[in-house]
Amino acid sequence: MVSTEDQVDVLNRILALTSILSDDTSRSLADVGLTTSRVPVLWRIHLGGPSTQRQLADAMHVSARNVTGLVDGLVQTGFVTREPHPTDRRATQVTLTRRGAKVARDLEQQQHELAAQLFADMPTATFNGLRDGLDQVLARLRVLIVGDS
Amino acid sequence: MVSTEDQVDVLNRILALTSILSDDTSRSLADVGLTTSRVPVLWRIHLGGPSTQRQLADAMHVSARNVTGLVDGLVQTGFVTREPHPTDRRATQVTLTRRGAKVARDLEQQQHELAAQLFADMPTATFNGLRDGLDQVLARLRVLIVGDS
DNA sequence: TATTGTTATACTCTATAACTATA
DNA sequence: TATAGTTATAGAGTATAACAATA
Repeated sequence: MVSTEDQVDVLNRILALTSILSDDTSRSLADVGLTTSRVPVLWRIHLGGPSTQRQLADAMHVSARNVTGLVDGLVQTGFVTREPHPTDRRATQVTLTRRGAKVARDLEQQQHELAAQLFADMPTATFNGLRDGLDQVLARLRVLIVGDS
Repeated sequence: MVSTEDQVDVLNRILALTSILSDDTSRSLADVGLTTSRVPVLWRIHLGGPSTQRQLADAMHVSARNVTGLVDGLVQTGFVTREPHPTDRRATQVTLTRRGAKVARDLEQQQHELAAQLFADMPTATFNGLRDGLDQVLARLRVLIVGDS
């Protein structure tokens, strides 16, 4: 049986990992003029093409007001533009600029590089053990969260 | 050999875990009137006893101004008090109220419960695999980060 | 009437710089 | 002269509510 201490210890490692990763990504993003809050906007459009602000708000589970602010920031820093929606004159379509598209591709590339650095030369058994453990924890977390809401 | 796709896949699971855990803890904290930024202040004092704001700022790697704001919030919501420092009249000592101390103990308890829920009935082999994988990843991340700064 | 996005307002978190009181 | 903490100022991120334009 796994002791309570060991369980708390592993949870603390997960939290430490969380904290280090988020600090690290914040710094990298600042280097290219982005923030952690704005990246999901860029990412959605990168993956799914031009999007209305309403669609972004729904996808990100934030208020319409918040999206207005995030898009304002991305427009000012040159990552996206607001274009008229082709059929609905109430809506705007948020579109990547050339620079925005390039930075999105770069972010994708950097994620691959980080993965390579974290797992390079890791024994396959260790890697698979990590993956299986993460799967189990994620499955349990999803049950807990869904049980809440 | 582990494929690049699998590596990116596992990194994405770590990021998903990060995101779910932080959303979940934010909600729990809001229930007791706390925020993620204020918790580290409470936690430090819970673990190390009364502290000056300067010590808090250094430990948390944030500005003195920021600590003033965090302590203001914790005072207003009844978790801590500012007391005169016994020997240095420039400094204030931040101390837990009875309620603050109780909530800190509750948070500790809740963390144990979360650990139990995440790992309950997990086969020892899976648990150990997860722990070993996390250890390796943390070690590599620390090398990468130290290499940066 | 309902929906899209903005303006108005407010609160939290964060920072730098100037300043006060003390060491 | 140096240090502890505050005030002044600023910007990002978040929210709700009221409103304008359009569906």
